Amino acid sequence: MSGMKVSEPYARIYAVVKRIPAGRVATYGQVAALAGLAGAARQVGYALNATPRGIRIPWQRVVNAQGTVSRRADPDDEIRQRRLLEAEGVRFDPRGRIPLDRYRWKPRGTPRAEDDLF
DNA sequence: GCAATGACGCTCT
DNA sequence: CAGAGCGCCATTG
Repeated sequence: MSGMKVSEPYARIYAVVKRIPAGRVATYGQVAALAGLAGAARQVGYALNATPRGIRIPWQRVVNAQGTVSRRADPDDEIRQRRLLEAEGVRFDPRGRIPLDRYRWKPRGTPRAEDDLF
């Protein structure tokens, strides 16, 4: 076993990301809130970047609030993330954006904005 | 323990 | 609608 112990906040973040179904995406802020760390969106990205080797989580399903793949030090990772998502059926528009209205993950129990219209 | 870092978000221009 | 600026907060050196 690795001697690296994951901090509680990170463990909760990983737990939330693991729940995101294939073909859906969640924003950093959304994951933070669901992990009980509202306002700590940056830490989500930081945590994913520091994901220990060995544990596999669908990190590609986390995007920014604009529905785009966040800029990364290594541009190759941006391409890799986009391809993984497209392989799951997530469509990008011509400007490289994912329509969050359509692909955002809505956890069971979360009130939908559309329902307020009825 | 303080200062810098970072796969972010919201607001104002 | 795109870009710039400031705020946030856990982890690291």
